[in-house]
Amino acid sequence: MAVTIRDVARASGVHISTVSRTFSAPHLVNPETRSRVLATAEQLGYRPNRAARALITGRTHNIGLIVADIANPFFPPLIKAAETHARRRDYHVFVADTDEDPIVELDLVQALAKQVDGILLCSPRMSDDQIEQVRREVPLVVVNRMITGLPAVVMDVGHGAREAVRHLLDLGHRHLVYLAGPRGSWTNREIRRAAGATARAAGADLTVLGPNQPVEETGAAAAEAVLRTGATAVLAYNDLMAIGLLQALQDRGVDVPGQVSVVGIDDIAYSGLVRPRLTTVANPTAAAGRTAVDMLLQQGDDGATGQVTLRTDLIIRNSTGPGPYAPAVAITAEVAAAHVKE
Amino acid sequence: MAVTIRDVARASGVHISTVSRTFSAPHLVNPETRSRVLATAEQLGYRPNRAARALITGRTHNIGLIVADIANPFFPPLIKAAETHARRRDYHVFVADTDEDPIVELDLVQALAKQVDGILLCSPRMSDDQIEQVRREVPLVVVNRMITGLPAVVMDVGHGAREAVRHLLDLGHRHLVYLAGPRGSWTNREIRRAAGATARAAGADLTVLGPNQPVEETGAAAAEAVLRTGATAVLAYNDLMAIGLLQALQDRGVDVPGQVSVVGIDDIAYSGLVRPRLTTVANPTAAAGRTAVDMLLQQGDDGATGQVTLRTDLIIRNSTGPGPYAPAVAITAEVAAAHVKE
DNA sequence: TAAGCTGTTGCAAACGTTTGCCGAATGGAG
DNA sequence: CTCCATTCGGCAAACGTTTGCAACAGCTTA
Repeated sequence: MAVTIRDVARASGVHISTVSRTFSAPHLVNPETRSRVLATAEQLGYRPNRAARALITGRTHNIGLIVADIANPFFPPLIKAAETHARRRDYHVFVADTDEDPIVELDLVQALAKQVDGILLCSPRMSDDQIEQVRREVPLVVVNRMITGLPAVVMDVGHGAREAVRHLLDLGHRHLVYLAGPRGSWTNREIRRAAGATARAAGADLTVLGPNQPVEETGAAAAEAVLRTGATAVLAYNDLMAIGLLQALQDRGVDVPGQVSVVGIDDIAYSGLVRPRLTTVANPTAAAGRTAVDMLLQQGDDGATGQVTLRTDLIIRNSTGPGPYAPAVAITAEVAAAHVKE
Repeated sequence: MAVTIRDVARASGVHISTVSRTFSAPHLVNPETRSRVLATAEQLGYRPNRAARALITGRTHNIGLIVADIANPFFPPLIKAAETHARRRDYHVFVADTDEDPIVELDLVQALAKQVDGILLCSPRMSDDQIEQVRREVPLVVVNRMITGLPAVVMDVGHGAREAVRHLLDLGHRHLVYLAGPRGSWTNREIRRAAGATARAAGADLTVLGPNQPVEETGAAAAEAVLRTGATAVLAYNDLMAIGLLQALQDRGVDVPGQVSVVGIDDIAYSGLVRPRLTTVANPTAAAGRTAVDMLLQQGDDGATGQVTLRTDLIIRNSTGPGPYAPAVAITAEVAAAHVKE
């Protein structure tokens, strides 16, 4: 049915190898012949069969993109950026969703391995060992997790968490809660460590609640527990949980940020739409997607295994306010600054 | 490098065709032989090369999923459902984003055509003619657009729009605005027609504002124009625009739903998170994704070109309230019902 | 004028599978 | 004991490409 290289060869009176070269090594064919071949190819509607090409060259011009949950608003901007960037480099992208399940994740990587030139593993939940192992089957770039010896692009969540905690301390909060993310998440460990260290250094308390699935519902469900700790400020693993918490607190008549301050992480599209607008740590997800694609495609050339860390920024909106130990002067300035940003 | 069927054959002392049959036609090989082959395959870590298989069978076991904008929260649930469903049927999914550009869309379909067994075209912006044309190159299922003779799955937005308008009329609104979506959108035409007819039948006014890009910003930007019309209720093309409008109105000190009622369409994850919670028409996007995959995969068997319409439901939350012509009794009941749903 | 280069093309093997065909072995029926 | 049917496995062609090698023509160089 489909028109092949052979049809083009016959129609333009040359050997199939000449047609092949017209597309994959144009400088090796006489300009005159080339244009003739191109013309008939165009006319016949010929398109090279990538599968056949892959079979012999070993390069599929496909990449795999594996994420924990496509519907988690953190990922779509990353997927979009990666796909667009890959396509610009003539690569197509398989997208797959593991539903936060490490077993599915492993299956998926292995199923995809033969069909792609490399895989972008986003926020993987597998063990380091498993990742090391699949790495031998297919080139990998890990996103949002740092494993020694493996190419990775991560957001500097440690920095973000420190900034967030410092912001809360500056506002006069002395008892904080970290509403933790899922077990097995590198990001979660980083945040926890950074937040804990920063709070401790300032002589403040930090209570960790979790682990939790990183969705709105668990944030809402944690409201009760948060209140019981007596803390006046909460840092959540991500915006989804922060938003869930925010609303559950309001439903209980707790004023945010009057009685409790809430900070999220990610700056998903909707964190600016809830009321109060959410103070959060912005993650450059689109840049991460592009960078990861670049790293993956370069990996073929040399064996370089760089690890790139992307800057994060605290965005102060309206879900954070003065705490019980607020130094009157400093606070008003701080709050004013926050309102300006809005 | 990679372990092939030949390695397995050698290691288990059979011909490659026997190995092949062990995987693709198990009933043709002696159980004893089969288990021996499976054992060595397992041990060697053999995985069939899908590209090679595709070359000879003509079936790639891949499908393409083309959407206008991955980052538009309407799509991720659809993508997720389609991917999961496809994988359960042993298919992998290419996802691509056209950025609402019909030219990119056409390119993409043609580039993907050879690599997939079929394509899901979601909310396409191409002309009917172009779609008809590519249809001859690759099996297609169109989502969110109805084209005669083409397999399609659409949401019954007409029904949703009618329900929404009736809800507003029941509440006592007599002057409505339809905040329109993008040019070239089939959905947009359907809503507009249904809403217009329903309003007219009840002797109410419906002013159309648009077309607009289907994003939050245009919703916000339309606030001024909406107020100028003097309308007391707005139906928006989608939740994104409705939310943008909602917030812009509140920023201007307009009470929602006290002064103006707002209804969205789609029921994206965040429409329940804004305050007031958004009354909206729920679209079964996940079901649409699954159905579309099923239709695509069945298409190979027969040439059936069904067109499936999925039910939509009005979800009454808190962004709609009594209008100027509200019959006192009916309203209180209605509003009470709305609050219960919350 | 012979030798050697350069540019262009054809030839054929190879990539990893599937599958129609054929032959060998087995076993039951007559 | 022969015949036939059935089951199993091997052989080889085919899928649509790429690519090393060789052939040839037309030059240049000595």
